[in-house]
Amino acid sequence: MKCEKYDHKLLEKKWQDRWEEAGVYHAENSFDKPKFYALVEFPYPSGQGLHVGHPRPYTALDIVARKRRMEGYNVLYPIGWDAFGLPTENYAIKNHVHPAEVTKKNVARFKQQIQSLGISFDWSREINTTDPDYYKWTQWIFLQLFKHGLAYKKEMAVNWCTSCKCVLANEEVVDGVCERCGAPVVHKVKSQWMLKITEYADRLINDLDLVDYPDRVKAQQKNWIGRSTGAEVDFTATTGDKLTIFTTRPDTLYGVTYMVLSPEHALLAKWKDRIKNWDEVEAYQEAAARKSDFERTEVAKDKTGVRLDGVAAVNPVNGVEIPIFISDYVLTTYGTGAIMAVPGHDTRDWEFAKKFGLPIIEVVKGGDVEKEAFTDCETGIMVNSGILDGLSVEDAKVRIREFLEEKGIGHSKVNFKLRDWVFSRQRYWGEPIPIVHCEKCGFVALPESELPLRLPDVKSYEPTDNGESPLAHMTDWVNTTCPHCGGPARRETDTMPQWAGSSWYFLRYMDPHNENAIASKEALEYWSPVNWYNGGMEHTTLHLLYSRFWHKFLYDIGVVPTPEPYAKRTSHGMILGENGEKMSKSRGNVVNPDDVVNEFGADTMRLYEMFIGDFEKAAPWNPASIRGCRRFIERYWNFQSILTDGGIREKLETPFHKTIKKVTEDVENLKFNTAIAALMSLMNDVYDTGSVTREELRVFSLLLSPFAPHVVEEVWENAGFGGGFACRQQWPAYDESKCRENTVEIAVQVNGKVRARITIAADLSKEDAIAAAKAEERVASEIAGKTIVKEICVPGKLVNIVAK
RNA sequence: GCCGCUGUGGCGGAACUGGCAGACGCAAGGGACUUAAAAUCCCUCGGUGGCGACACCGUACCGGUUCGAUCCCGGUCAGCGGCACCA
Repeated sequence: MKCEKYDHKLLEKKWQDRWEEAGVYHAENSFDKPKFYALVEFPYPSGQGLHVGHPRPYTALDIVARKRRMEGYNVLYPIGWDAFGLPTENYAIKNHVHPAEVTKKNVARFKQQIQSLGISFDWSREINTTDPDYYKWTQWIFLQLFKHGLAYKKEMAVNWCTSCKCVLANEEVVDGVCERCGAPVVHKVKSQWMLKITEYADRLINDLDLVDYPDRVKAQQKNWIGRSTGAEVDFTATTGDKLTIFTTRPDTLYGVTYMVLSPEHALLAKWKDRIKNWDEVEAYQEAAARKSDFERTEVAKDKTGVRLDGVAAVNPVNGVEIPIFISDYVLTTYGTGAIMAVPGHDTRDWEFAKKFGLPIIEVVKGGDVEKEAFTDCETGIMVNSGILDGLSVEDAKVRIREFLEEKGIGHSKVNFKLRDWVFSRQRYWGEPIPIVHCEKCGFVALPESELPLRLPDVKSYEPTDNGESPLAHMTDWVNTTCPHCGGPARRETDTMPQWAGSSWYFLRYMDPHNENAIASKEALEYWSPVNWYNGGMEHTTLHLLYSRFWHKFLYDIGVVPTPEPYAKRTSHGMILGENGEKMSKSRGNVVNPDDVVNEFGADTMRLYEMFIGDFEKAAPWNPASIRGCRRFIERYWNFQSILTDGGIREKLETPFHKTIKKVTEDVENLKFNTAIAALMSLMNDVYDTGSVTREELRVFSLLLSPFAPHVVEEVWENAGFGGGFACRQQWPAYDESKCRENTVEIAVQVNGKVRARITIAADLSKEDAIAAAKAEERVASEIAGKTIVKEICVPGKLVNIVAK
């Protein structure tokens, strides 16, 4: 066997071309084989090009996908471009190019970079969210939401990014600033399209039981949705008005000593004439309105408020009259915007009561309510609580609910922190919202036959200061006729947020060229759900939640066959810079994957990113370690120079079977680093013998193939193993009985300390193992003259003799 | 404050279900080959003591359970991520 030097550039290009020519990674369109759908989050094609972070998840699921093909599955492993979005638009504005041009250029670069890594994506199914043939269906889904009353337009206070000049969803505001650009976010009252994700809040929590997601992801989604179970209770104001509050602690109703309304509460205006200190109230309202979200949360949690002079409330359970305050610690957007205050058993109420000198009544025994609020629900016993006295908190909750319902003054209620999804953006580079506004008919859906509603060509993409979309200037486009009455109407000029196209893209891959539906029924039935979806933790409460919502809606209207889109979700850790910090231009620690591929090759790059550490944890980039992976590949290449005929040699049988088992299992558990370590160990074992047989090389090649596919193909071809591409061969099987050695070295402990190591037959009985251990000279001397208290034997591991 | 996670050599990281801590790789040191360098190959590589086979210590810290704890339990400290006046 001739053995030329390993030339990664030549060889990788050669095999990438051959794979693509043969279409080996195209999913089959027949629906008879078992299927496997592997998915990674499709990238936003930014101007910066690929980042070394991108290949980590791509390679990981590539390994899984390649292994599945070798196991006989029809595999769908697709890729596309999430290409609408602000950076592209901003670049277009600055450089006076059309965003579509920018996108085209960026996509070409990304595609070339990804292809140079040899990821087995099915390029015949590539999609692009900015393609009208694609966003036709994004618009179509929006229309279905609209027709089912889940999309509505509403005048409301929204998050407004002062730099992007655009509204943001709650999910896009982080610490009071814009998630994307870091500029301050202020409140602006605007008319916005909203999606009723809150209607699905309960199911979005409950159905987490149906899917295999990491606990941290489930916890984070539950946290974000924020379900809390309690009751609504009607208090009465001295004006005669009903004043409804929400509480999770109806058991503490007897401990209420005052009430608090949010400064924006609707009843305040009604009571204007009755409130003697109206000036003070109004001043507080204005001050609260001026505060940004940031100030309202970040600025001292010191409680402020104003007591209403002239209006009070009556506690419905005991008829006691109590004062009413307004304070901005009560949020208008949650519950009813009003609370009953129980300072004895709520920390915030306690602080407020202390500050304003309000009475504190203990109704749950167990703490010292003069020192701090006692909020424990597990141990307390009810006191000073009329009908509830003597009950546990848990029982009191049940009893009080019965009581409230009997009297007709309250009922059980579940509240959520989740808000409806603000769905419009005042920017150009997004999907147009297919709605017109008619003076006579109101908001009217465009007929489906008119989809896609294309983005018109505009001269300027600049966002406007008055908060209108750049599309608003396009009078020819904006002015249209009402599809319903034929009268004059205006098109919606806001566009959809970036999350729209990505909320359903995984469905389009199943049948990407279908002109009559988002995908055919057969394709949806066959490929749903996605078997394994990997993505970043940062999308847990954004993309992941949004797409689950859309999918549930599509399920409800009979479009998709499963209630959940993704059967299994995993999440990769970030690749950090050499200094352990996040890679960024400003820190100057960015590594370009092209440089690594050029110098070491795609196979080395892939192997290194998988070997770098625990896949689910962040890991710092280390250029020195890349060499080790390159060495491993070269040593594999050099097998060709020590190749001999023959099957797997007897002494290597166990190592081989063990490694097959290890790699097979580790890939399923995302333990790529230990799978590679096992292959390295096996290679060391083979090298120790000074040669490698054809069968050994064949099996080793198959195991390595998903990790380093290019070099394996070349070796496979050189060795003449036949059967076509190595990546389409059958995955090797292991024999459980051959995974164990005949003899094992076990540790012998005396009183828990290792005193000797002995080699015994693997199937030796416990009694014989202990006898063999005691026969060992070192052990015998150690226990001589002592009484043996206990003898423990863990087969294959150790013997421990306890002696006094 | 609440929820979730992490803490192991010089470094990245291994360790089944409670059973020999440090697999695999990197770096480092020594040696072989070489005119030399690179590459490659061999050896050493947690700490302390000892010429030495060996002994003692060691998985953030303190304590517990156990024949035996990186792993289980209680407490403390440090760091990371998410939520945050959500009644």
